[in-house]
Amino acid sequence: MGRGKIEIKKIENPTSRQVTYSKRRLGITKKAMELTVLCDAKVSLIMFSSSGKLSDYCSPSTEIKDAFQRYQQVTGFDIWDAQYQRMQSTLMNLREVNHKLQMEIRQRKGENLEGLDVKELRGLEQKLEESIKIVRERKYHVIATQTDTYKKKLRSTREMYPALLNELQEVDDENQQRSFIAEDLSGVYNSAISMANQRLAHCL
Amino acid sequence: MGRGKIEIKKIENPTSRQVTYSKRRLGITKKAMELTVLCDAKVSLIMFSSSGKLSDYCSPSTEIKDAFQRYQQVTGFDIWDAQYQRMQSTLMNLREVNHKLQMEIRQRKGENLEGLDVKELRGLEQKLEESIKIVRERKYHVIATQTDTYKKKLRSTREMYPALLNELQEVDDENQQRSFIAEDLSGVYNSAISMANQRLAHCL
DNA sequence: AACTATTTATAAGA
DNA sequence: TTCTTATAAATAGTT
Repeated sequence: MGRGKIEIKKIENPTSRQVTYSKRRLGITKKAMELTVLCDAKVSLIMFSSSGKLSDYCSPSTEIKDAFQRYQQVTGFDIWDAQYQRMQSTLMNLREVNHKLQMEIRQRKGENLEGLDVKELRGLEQKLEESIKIVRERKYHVIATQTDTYKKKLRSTREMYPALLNELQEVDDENQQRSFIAEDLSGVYNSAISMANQRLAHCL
Repeated sequence: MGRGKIEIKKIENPTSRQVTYSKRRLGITKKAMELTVLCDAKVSLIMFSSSGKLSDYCSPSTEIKDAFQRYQQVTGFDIWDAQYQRMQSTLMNLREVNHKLQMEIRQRKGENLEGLDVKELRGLEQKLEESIKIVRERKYHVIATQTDTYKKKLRSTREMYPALLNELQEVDDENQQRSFIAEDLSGVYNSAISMANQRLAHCL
């Protein structure tokens, strides 16, 4: 944005670099202030020019500022500088976020429901219903996967012990002779599998 | 710079404020990067939205610590003293707690279920069921209380308009004459109440 | 520092 | 969130 377009790469001429730094430093600081005011945000901006000169901007939070000044008068410890303030605001924001998270969890646990009206309660109920649905679906999925894995393992194990299977088949053939002729063969097969499972369980 | 000029003061509408924050956050970050590259500067930019969300930018190779050291050289403020370290550990603790809370919420929302086995999923499901039970009970309680309040209000209103009630009673008496003799009197009474409610609704 | 021609950012609307 | 576009704002090059 200027008389000509510039490439974003280091300005080699030290003088122009310094001039550009001055201009843009003001520009970005203005942006930071606008962001603070417009969006009620907390902004901390620290810049060092290539010659090592420091500039900074911090959103004011007057309430704390006063407390800090009082603290400084008593202790002589200068806490009102960009860095400390930045940490303070980080801390406060974290505490606030923490508090909000706590509240949300408590509501989701049903611990802090006094302030809510019927509509809000219904909303919360629905959110919980959605969550529980997701959890259930996941549970069923995990169960299905486990069952599948188990089946596969059994199948391969079965293939590794043909002799044992044969033996079992014979045992089952005897059983079959005792049962009704009309009985479906698949029943026999399943029953053989079942017994094989039980026997193999001891081997594994 | 936009379709219209805006005054630099807090945007009251939370949605527009959020939108503006998003856009300007990107804008200022871009500016910070350009300043870094063009002028070979070190820039540290930290922003908190009004909802407490953190975003930051740091010139490459400018670790925060490095920025702190430069800062110290300029200001003479020893940021690695006990005071600072105490704050640091508080910060880290808060971040950790925050993270755990986030995780718990995400699980309760059903968002982060990959690592859980069937037993844990069942546990989570049960916790959610308990919560939903509490929320439902609270909802029914609020509904009951509201209904009760409403009834009381109606009763007192009814007492304040005996004339109107009488009139309604007469109308209903006519209705009664058209209905079967065997009809329960309470039905007539309820119907009178119902009509009274409707009429009184206009008066309130 | 000032001045402007231009580029860039972004407000509003979709 | 992302895109579009008219317009405001920032700033590169110049004085």
